[in-house]
Amino acid sequence: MQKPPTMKDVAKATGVSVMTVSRAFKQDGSVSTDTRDRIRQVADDMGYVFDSMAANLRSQRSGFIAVTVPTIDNANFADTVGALSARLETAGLQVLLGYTNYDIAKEEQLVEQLLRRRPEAIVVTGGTHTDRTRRLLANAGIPVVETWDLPKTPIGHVVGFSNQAAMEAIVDHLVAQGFTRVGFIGGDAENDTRGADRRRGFIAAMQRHGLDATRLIGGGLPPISMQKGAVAMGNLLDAMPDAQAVICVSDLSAFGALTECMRRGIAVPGQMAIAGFGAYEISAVSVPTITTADPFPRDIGLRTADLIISVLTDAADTRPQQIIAIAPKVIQRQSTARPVARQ
Amino acid sequence: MQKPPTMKDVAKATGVSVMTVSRAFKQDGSVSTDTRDRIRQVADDMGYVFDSMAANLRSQRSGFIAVTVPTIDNANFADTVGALSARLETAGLQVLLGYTNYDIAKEEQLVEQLLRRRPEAIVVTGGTHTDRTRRLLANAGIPVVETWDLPKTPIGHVVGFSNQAAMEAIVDHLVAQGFTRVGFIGGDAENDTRGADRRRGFIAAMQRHGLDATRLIGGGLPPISMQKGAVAMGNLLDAMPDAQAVICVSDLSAFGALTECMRRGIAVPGQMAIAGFGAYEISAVSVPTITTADPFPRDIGLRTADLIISVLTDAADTRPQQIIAIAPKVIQRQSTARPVARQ
DNA sequence: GATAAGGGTGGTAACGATAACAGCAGTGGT
DNA sequence: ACCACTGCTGTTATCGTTACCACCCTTATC
Repeated sequence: MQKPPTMKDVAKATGVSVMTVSRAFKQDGSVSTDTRDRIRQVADDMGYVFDSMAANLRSQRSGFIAVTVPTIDNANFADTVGALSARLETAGLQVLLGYTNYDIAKEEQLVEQLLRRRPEAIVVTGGTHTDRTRRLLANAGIPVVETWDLPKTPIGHVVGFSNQAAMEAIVDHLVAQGFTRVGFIGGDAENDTRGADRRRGFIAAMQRHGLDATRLIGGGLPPISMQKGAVAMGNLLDAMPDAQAVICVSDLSAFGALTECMRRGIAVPGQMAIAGFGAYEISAVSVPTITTADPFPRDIGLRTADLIISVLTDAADTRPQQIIAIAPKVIQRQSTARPVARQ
Repeated sequence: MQKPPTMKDVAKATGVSVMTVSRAFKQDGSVSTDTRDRIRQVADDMGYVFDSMAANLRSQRSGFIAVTVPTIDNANFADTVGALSARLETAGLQVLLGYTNYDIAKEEQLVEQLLRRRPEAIVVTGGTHTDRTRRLLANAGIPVVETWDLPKTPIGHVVGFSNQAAMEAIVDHLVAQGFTRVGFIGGDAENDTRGADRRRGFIAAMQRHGLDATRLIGGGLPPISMQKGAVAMGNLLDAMPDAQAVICVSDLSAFGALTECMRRGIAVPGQMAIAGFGAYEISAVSVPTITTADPFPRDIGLRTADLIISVLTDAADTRPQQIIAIAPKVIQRQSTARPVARQ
């Protein structure tokens, strides 16, 4: 078992210079079609595999885009990452993924580690970071994109939406439907900054409508699963039996809440209204379908990719920062239908 | 804006050699604690970021583990990837992820691209590949792990289970419950090789029990979503009104099927039994809960990571291939309860 | 007092590719 | 006949780090 062949070996075997072999392996290379085909044939026979590491070092281009997400075990983030990866692939860029586990300290460590790989741009989820993370990102010398949020003081580019505003829109919808005693099920921790923003949106909107904004139920640490949603709904029903409606931090917990109502024989809609967040597939399929807000996760991924490609390729594009605001859309479904008059 | 600092700059600023700086950035490095701290301090102040690309090239170790999955938009694969990444991280290894989109031709292209990054091992989902993919993997000179399957002729290591056997176990359970007219909802395409294996398992087990194995309903191209499951269930109910039970290729389609029954007023269980596959959260939370088989996706990830770490670190571990078989477990739930006597 | 052992440090030469430039034909315009 | 230009190929010098070896100095050992 000898060492794997290099360009040098391929060059020797083909009778050309290393430089010509190099050119045969890039698309733009000015090599005669004849020579290129011959080189690739020989290379393939030898089992030669191009070494990106060496190419990256010399050319100072890694082809990597670093991306951090809280977790991949969440359909929303998975959608964003999936769309982002697919679109970036068309530009020959490869996603380098890291998980923060909803922890900004972990994020700092992760960002530091990812930057060592010399990505050409970096995408982070959320707009809340440690000071050191902000400094690392700002000084990295590459485009930075914050997503899934609309930070007050962005580090660089932004592709996101206001979690608070989106939640306020859901509250407005419920109030318009005639509900006044509305609860909120969300995560306890401040770790999940987007979840905390949504809770703030709930409180702000309720107060704006002059309604009681204290029906808050904690669902535990993120991610807030279906199971946790069911448990939280049980707690809400026990503690606040007068509630007419409940908004959940995500569709997953909303569905869990719905199942708890089904088990207790509480009609949804009718006796209880439920709304979620995120436009997960479950909310469109469940019986009843669940009212939600769609933040268009795939669009976030696609537009982030487009932004990166544009910034990296258009030398002319020197705009220091772009703020791309996505407008989440409230999708009104069966679970928040106006209750038949009762009591 | 000048070029970012290198070790050379840090060395100059600290008054030591580049070699010493290099040692200060690795854990084993034999440097006095004093010098190390000083170097790291200076480096941090200068905004120096270690360059892995150069280190990788020189040391011929990338720290990458290449992984291919059909898609990340699937909780099962996301679980495996999440667990795999987390465990590998403890060994300083980073996952490099690619998506095949359930297409073995895309997989070939992806494997070729990933190998250029010089990963230290490669993990692929499934045991069905193109000839060229097999050759590329076999000649890569690194450990290869096939997962989520139990291939007849493995390329290297395997951490997986038999999709066919797992499905047979579900059929056995339904038959034991007294069902004889059982349908199967799965994907049409052979692209999803695991789905096809499950269908084969269904047919084999039904025939073994001397039962009719022709109640097959196509659910379209993978991934087979909740929505597709609902549509397929509608088709099954229309075309085969005598069916007593249905097994779906995944819990997602099973839940979709359940919702279709709810909409049509068909009692589950009672008038119809439904089973899924994959132990997704939905099947534990829905009302009724759905019978499924758990292939332990997180375990697949963890054991794959352990296998890789062991093979890469133990020079003594020269076992050419290890076959780690996971035994999926049938989880009996409400949706396949024995029907009350009727008709 | 000589020798060995080992912690700490420095010098040099790669790792495998590409940037940059040079060169050398052949072609076309004037 | 001259020049400019295009198309293809080769030479040289790196990219930023680490492997490898050499070396110094201190301390332990006989």
